[in-house]
Amino acid sequence: MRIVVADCTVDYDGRLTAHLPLATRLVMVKADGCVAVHADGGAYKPLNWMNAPNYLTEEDDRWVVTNPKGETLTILFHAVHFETAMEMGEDPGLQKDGVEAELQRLLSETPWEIEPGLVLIRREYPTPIGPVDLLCRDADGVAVAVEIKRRGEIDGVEQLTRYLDFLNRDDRLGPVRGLFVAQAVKPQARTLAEDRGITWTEVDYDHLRGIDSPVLRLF
Amino acid sequence: MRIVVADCTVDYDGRLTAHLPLATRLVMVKADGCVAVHADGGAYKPLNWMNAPNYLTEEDDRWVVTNPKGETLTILFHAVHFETAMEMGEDPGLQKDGVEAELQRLLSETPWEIEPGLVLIRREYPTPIGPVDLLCRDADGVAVAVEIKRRGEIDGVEQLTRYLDFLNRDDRLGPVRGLFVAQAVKPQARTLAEDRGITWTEVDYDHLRGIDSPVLRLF
DNA sequence: AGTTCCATGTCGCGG
DNA sequence: CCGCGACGTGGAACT
Repeated sequence: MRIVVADCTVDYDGRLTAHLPLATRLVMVKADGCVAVHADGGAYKPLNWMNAPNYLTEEDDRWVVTNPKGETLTILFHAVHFETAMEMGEDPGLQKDGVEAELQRLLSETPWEIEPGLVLIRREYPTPIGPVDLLCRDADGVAVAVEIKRRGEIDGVEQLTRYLDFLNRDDRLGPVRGLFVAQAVKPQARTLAEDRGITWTEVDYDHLRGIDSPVLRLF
Repeated sequence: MRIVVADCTVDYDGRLTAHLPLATRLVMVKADGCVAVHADGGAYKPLNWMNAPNYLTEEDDRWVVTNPKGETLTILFHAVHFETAMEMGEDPGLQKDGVEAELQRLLSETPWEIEPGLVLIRREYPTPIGPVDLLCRDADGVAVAVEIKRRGEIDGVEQLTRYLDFLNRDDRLGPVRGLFVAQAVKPQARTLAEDRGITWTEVDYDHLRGIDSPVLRLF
């Protein structure tokens, strides 16, 4: 990794055109070739960047970074205050837990937590426009398409609506109703769901994790 | 800004739980207090971060960053290879050009470039669920709701559909048809639009900018 | 390679 | 502060 702190101007020309007036900034070049220009504030996102793969050409006081799509990032150095480079080696990478996939796994194992009497038919039930998270049958024997989101927003309701259009076109399953599940369902999503006859429910992630805990699994 | 290069492990506990095994990384602390942990690769995004506002507590070999939402980022330093700090001052900020707002402005001034004979009634025409980009009237006097996107994808068609539902509920405008405009309309979006009787068109941004140029404005 | 969908999305604007 | 939509979204998974 290479670090340069310098007074510079920066121009990006690609999907849009952007310009940074002269100021002191940090320029970071990583081993994979990606370049990022950071100001001393404004969250972790750089002001400007160019992801790998790209080509970096260095002239006296000017770097030009070009990528295969023809986008360019031009850094004009007026004064370099500090510069260093170091080897850092490979990174073993980030271990994550608690994302949507986990929520889907938990609910597929305890569908009754979504709605009493609900029974799983299949997880990731395929349709021509993508898989439905859970396909279930309710206490009355009616097929239920379940869409699971961490946050329940309007997009998720639209997605479920498209699935239901398809599922109700062929009659192998009989009529299919929709059930929208999230840790929190936004007011707009609630309204849209209700308007379309889609049921919505909120579930508690920590509660589900408790049910799934190794202690309870002993029984 | 403060830069530390060190062998460290990192744990994030918040919206999810994440762990970084021991490796050499760069830790950046900006003037606004935000903290970012970078590996030497993997694009501009840090492996872990904590945005401002937050509190940083430093013990011997451990930093704990806490934010008001109760999320924590814990960095355990095993060996510090390099450390520095510098003043960079305020950044004048990024000047952008070429985004959706600009496209909307250009098209509102030249609606005939969308479709011959099209005349603007109002920009940002209000509906209960948000403003329609452009409300126009076509050569036959029929009202046209125009949705403008930089990239024409399925979401935009859904959005326009919702507007049309509302506009066609009250009959002050008479029947309203939809027109979906983007620099490029994806195949799926085309299909969905056509299926719903919505016209779609692609426009060339550079061409529109040419029309809008100061030279032509002299006439 | 093209497409879809998730994300600790982030960011900015308006109510 | 929340809601909502754009973003140079980026990135991964899957076809």
